[in-house]
Amino acid sequence: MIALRRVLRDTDPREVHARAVDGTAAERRVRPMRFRASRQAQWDMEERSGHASLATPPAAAFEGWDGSIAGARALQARLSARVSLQDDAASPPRVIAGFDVGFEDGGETTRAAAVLLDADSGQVLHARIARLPTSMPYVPGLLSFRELPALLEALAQLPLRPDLAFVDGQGIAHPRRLGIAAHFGVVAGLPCIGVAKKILAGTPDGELPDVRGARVPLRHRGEQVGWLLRSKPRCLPLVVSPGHRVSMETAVEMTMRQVGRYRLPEPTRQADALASRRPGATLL
DNA sequence: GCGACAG
DNA sequence: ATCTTGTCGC
Repeated sequence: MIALRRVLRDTDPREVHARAVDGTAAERRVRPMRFRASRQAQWDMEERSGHASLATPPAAAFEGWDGSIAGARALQARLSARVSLQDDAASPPRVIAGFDVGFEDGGETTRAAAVLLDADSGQVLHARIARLPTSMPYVPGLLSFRELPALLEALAQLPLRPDLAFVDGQGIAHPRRLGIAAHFGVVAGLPCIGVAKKILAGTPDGELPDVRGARVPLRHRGEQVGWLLRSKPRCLPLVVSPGHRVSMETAVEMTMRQVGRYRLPEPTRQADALASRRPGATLL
């Protein structure tokens, strides 16, 4: 944490971001960022108290991380070895969960939503929201370092653990096979599936028919890392990939099974509504 | 070196 | 992700 904090403090955040993303070409087309103020406020707070306090993520999630961008990537490579693609979930799962993250105060606060539903009826059983000060900028490929702490906090607030969790983002369909859903699954020890709206890494293996339920493998460096799933006709396909303790096949099956009349499966749709404060949310 | 890049 | 109005299609 210290190293990254120094890097961010001693350099213009926009430069750090550009360098982290691709190192060269992007250095010239720096993108606007709005978390400079929030970072500054946090540093001030941390320096007064002498430690990172709330910004410190659960130890197990980032154990061994030196706080650097390179260190984050190295940790992902290490943790990805712990991902299991063996179907482990209670079959059929009775209680499933949806997780998503949103931001407040122009990005200063990270808000995570966790929703528990009955796998069969789709009935919302419980819903919780957790808030933590934002501690990381968004860096493609390192999303979990920004959103995982809040997600784990929301999970901790649930009255019971789900048999299967759906997380907004990639599972193993990631450059180092550790998208936020896989990171979350490994750290929490939960069967988990990643449901993203866009591809991060990989290429669709063929054309995707515009028919509900149609799917095509997503492959990266010669291996299948997930699927492109047409959850609804005339809608952009979802990017589904196993996160942890779920097989490639089960990942799509379970996801499609939870899709109702909307594009997103019910668990993530509910979590999305809560996290982004959109109507249609059920708070219990 | 260039372009792509979850939320 | 977030900032925002209208608009096309089922």
